[in-house]
This record gives sequence, structure tokens and C-alpha cells, in this order.
Amino acid sequence: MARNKNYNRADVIEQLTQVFIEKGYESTSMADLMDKTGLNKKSLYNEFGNKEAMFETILTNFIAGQRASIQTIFTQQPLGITNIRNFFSYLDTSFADKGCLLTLSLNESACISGQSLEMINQSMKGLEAGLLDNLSPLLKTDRAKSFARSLLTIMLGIATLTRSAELRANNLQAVNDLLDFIEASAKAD
Amino acid sequence: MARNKNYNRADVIEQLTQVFIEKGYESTSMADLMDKTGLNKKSLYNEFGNKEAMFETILTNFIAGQRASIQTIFTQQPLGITNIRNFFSYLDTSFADKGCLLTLSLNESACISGQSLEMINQSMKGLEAGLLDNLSPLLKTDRAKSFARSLLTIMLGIATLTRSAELRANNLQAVNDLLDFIEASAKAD
DNA sequence: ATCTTTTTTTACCAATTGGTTACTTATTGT
DNA sequence: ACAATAAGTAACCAATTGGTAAAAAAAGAT
Repeated sequence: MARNKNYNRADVIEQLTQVFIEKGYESTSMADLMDKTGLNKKSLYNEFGNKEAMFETILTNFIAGQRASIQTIFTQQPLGITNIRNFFSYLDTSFADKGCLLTLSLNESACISGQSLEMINQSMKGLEAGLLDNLSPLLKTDRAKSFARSLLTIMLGIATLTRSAELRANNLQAVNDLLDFIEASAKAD
Repeated sequence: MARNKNYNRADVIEQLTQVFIEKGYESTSMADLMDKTGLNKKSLYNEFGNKEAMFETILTNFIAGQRASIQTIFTQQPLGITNIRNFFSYLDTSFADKGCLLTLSLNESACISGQSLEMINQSMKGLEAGLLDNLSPLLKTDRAKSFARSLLTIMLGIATLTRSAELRANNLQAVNDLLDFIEASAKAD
């Protein structure tokens, strides 16, 4: 039939993701994306459409990749604080490696598409539900709900602090101490 | 001597701040800033230098304004959880009105000046110290330190979630519930 | 080998980016 | 009234933005 591409789509997506995570959607230019992938502009447009569609593809891929790992963590039996610890431990290395595209994008909400925002919202709700499932064995319903939300905000806060070399440290320690405290104090709940 | 300006610097700074908070540093163009202020490009450059210097001015002003209110809250006697509640309550309305320039900027760390980043880092450390002062009466030193960090991450997380209409709610409630729990459980600490 | 199909390259596009220059207009102290 | 000085206007700058058109290069099927 015809010539075949001399790049691998998955590899390219991985490289594009890195650029978007570093600079965000709006601040990333096509030139940045071309530099990182080594591909030329037309190839990128052929493969992904335009910048917005490209970002949605990258976001979809990023979310799908994370969801797999995180669902595994959150559904480990028995449900409980240990799973939450493993969740934050996973995030700690994941953020250090790659940052958090969701947090970054939420802060860029004024610039990204409604569709992207909706994907992010759904992803957040999924994480909150996973946290809730693993708090419920330990706490009263209302409190479990509140704590799930607080742990979600902690996740986003850690993602943000990871951007500063000066503030990156101690976050995993802090959340683990908080989980210790909750675990120890929740007996009566 | 000479003609006087027909704008008020403080007003202009306020308007510029609003634009930067909505779109972030990099995504905000000089055209956006001219539109919002009604000033023309030359007047802006005369007053602030260039875009980077302008942003540093805005950031300095923003931090100074917040610090005043927050220091008042954090030094209210007696120190304790009540001050922390008031802190989050203050943030809740402040974020709803104006968002959080610091959180946004931290997520844009790849684009803003080192000087801006350093101002933000210092500001974060100040907030963490204020939180620590008000946890110390209640908790052991190590735990107080960890919790201060966790509450700082919660603050950043709330700032981020405020960007999504769908996730904006319940955050103040959640942190208050967490503070309830800490207060009730810390007696033995 | 050649024809067809697809990828890749190159050159190009108008619009926008942050920033400047030269000029006009206003104001104030004398 | 007037010179001195500053503020405001508008046109302009090269570089970069996201995106396209047309031609060139490569590879599979026959």
C-alpha cells in the first residue's frame, strides 16, 4: 500500500505528555512539541489534528494510565488506610517523575477546553470515591466523606508543592503522619 | 512641572491582579492587560517596566495584602485551632473572589522568574509557620510540624479545586471537619 | 519496475507576541 | 504666558503563534 511512519505513536504521546506536564497547555508551543518529539509539524497535525485535540488525547492517555495503577491500589483487600498510604506513596514517585497533569490543567482552567475540564472533574471524583471507599471501614459516613475530600485536596496540594524544589520535601511524611493520627484516633468512631 | 497621570496606580494594580489570577502569567498578554485597565501599552510600560517586572510588582502587592490579614488572624490570642479555622474561612472567600495567585504561579513555575518563585516560597514558609504556631499548643512538636505541612497542602488543594465549578463546594466544610477531629482527638497528645 | 498511497519536508500564511520610537497632548511651576 | 516635563497616542518592530498548501520522498502491492 504505502509508506509507514517512522515514529511510534505511544512513544510520541509519552514525549508530548512530558512537555505538557512541564509547561502546561497554553505555554507549550508547537515548536516545543516538535523539538521534544523530533517530529515535524505536519506529522503532528496528521497524527493528532490540532493542538487542542492533541492535548485531549494526551490527557485521556494520562488519566487512563494513572487510573489503572490507582484502581489496583484502592481495591486491595482489606480496604483501609493502608491502601491510602500506598496511594500517596505511588503519587509521591509519580509526581517526582512526571508531575501531575491534572493539577496543572485545573489551574489552567481558563485556557483549556470544556471537554478536557470535564475529564479532569470526572477523574477527581473517581479519586475521591476511591479514598472514601478506604476510609469508610474506619469512620462514620459523614466524617469519611469530609476526610476523603481533604485527602483529595492534599493530593492536589502536594502536586503543586512538588513544583518548588524548596518545598518538595516532607509532604509524604506529613500525610503519613496525618493518616497515623486518624488511624489511631478513629477507633471510637 | 508636568502633566499628571489620569489613572490611579492602586486601581491599575488591582485590575492587573485580576487578569493574572484568571489566566496566569504566561497566558496573559499585554493586550489582555490593556483591555482590562483601559490603559495603553506605553503607559503600562512606563509604570511597570516590562511584563516580568509588572508581574513581580503585582505578586509583591498581592502577598503584602494577604499577609496583613493573615498575620492578624494567626496572632489572635489565644493561639489555637480557632485561628486556623478563621484562616481557612478567610481563604474561602478570598479564593472565591480572587483565586490564589500563589498557587497558580507555583504551577507555572517553569515560566515565571526565579525572583517571583522565591517570593512565593517565602510566603509559603510564612504560612506554614503561622499554622505551626497555632497547632503547637495542642500537639507534640513533630506532629504539629507534620500537620502544619498538611494544612498548607490543603490550602493549595482548595485553591486548585476552586478553579472547577463542579468541585468548588464542600472544601471549607471538609477542612473544618478535619480540624474538629484533630481538636477532639488531640487531648491525649 | 511502476503505480499508488502515505509520510515527510519545505515554504508559506495571517494573527499575535512582548516591546520601542517618534510624536502629540496636557499640566504645572515660574 | 511659557518653557519644561511628563503622559498619552499610534504606528511600527522582529519574532513567534497555531495552522496549511504543495511538492518530494519512501515503501508496499501488483
